[in-house]
Amino acid sequence: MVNKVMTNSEKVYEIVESIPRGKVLTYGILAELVGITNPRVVGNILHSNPYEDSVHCHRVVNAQGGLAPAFAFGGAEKQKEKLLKEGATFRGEFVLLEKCLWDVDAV
DNA sequence: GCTATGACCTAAT
DNA sequence: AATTAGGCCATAG
Repeated sequence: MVNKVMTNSEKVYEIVESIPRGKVLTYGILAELVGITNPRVVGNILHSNPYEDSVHCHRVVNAQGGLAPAFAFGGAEKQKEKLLKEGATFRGEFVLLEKCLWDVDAV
């Protein structure tokens, strides 16, 4: 069968674009969702961000629930403010994954 | 087509 | 507690 193969990156974009407001996802989970065994790829894919017009990379966080050490959105603090306005819950500089972790399996 | 790098994660030191 | 090392895969030059 010659099923059209969708690259994992495409899936990443799809998922990230599908992240609802006030929810966040971790690189590790996102990686597993797309079938990648390595979270680094997710970060790299998002770094390329060819869909920055639609993909909200700021809704993707690390396993700690915090943003990257040098997020290129204008500052992690700015990022926090944005997520806060979206309805996400933060604990200090880390988002409460227990509350804001997007349940992909539920969707 | 190959090499180098990377927005991560985990464990160990 | 912080830093180093290893692992692994995709994107870019």
